[in-house]
Amino acid sequence: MARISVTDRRELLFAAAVRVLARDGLAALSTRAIVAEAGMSLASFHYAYGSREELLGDIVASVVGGEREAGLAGVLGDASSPEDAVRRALAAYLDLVRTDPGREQGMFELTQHALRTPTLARLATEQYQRYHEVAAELLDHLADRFDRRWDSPTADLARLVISLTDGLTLAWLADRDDAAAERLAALAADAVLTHLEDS
Amino acid sequence: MARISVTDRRELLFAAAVRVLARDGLAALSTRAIVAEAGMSLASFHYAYGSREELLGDIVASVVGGEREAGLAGVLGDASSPEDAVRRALAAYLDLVRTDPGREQGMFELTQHALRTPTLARLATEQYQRYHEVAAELLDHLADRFDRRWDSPTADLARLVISLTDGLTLAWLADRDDAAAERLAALAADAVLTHLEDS
DNA sequence: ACCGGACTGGGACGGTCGACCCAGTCCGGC
DNA sequence: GCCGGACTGGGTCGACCGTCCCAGTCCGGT
Repeated sequence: MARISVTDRRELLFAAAVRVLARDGLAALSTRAIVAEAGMSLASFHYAYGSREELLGDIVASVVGGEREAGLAGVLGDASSPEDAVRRALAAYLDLVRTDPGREQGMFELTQHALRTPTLARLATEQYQRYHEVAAELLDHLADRFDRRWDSPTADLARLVISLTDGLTLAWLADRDDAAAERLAALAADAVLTHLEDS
Repeated sequence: MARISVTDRRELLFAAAVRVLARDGLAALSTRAIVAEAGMSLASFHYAYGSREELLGDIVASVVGGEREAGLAGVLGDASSPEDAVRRALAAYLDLVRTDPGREQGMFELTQHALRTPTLARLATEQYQRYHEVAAELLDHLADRFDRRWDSPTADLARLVISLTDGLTLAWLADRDDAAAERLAALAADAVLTHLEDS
């Protein structure tokens, strides 16, 4: 019998849940499936987590916390121009979706579920707030670094960026058309870059 | 006891299911919830439908069939320019989402579910194909009517349009920010109209 | 008028779900 | 060394799920 602290167990269950969510979807994300993935007994679940919903909340919150966009920062480091940066960022995002489709799909399922669940609805709203914040910061940073400016509030452009990435993801998840997705990523980059002016 | 033919019963169950899906979400779309909404007994369900999944398939297929975009055609009739038409169409779509948010959210949930279900995955793909077709036809029609042309294949631009509407919907569903959604709709229209040239 | 097939409703079956209880086992601090 | 609290696993509960069965009811065609 492996004795694990509540803290560690929560992390193990959290990680197991994320794996199950990505692999099998939200509908299959039962407490039993999670503990099986984590190699624990069912009782351990409710010892570490008060309820299944609490864990789902943790997953949504982890997005809000910001572990997700870590990868994008690196892409922008070695960009030679803001045009290059935006194009690279969108291409990198597309790669991320293609590398782990289940993960993105799982996040969509989870967000939709959260929006239907009164207890979790606030978290879903915060999740999108966070998305928009991150995108806005990115745009601001870009303009700053290359001494350019955006012709619209970055808050609005950020919303455009997130809409484009969400839409890109949904379309690719539905038809898995790589070539079309790449062309769309290019169009999306253009759509954003239209609003970039000289300073 | 009301005696109803199988055909009529399927339609009644279908309509009831769509209502439940919009109001309570996919997770609550059980056979019992459907027959309760339709005012039938549980056995009637499996008399009309072989399985719950068959009904879900019907709902997705109805989108493919094209009942959804009927409203958009009217909007374009009295447009004075393609710019006007695109802006109106996106505004009308946003209104549609705001009028019946549950409906759009239900469709997202259903599409995600279909993508996870081998039997239904093909339908979800066809659903997006249909979206893209409708958008492409719309763009073609617009260019034709006003004697203009698009600087990129309408198939690609259609994908951009659908991505923008999907993204717009998801963002509004998450934060219900009307003003931001309207600004985004305007940005989205610009993004598409950038590719419109004189002929 | 009646009969066979279309249709109905109630009830039941096996399964999965989230949650929980409890008797036991381990280990750190005294 | 021993004891109390942290931790474990197995079993169980009630609810809900999709599906099915079956005895009954109605109606159109003959």
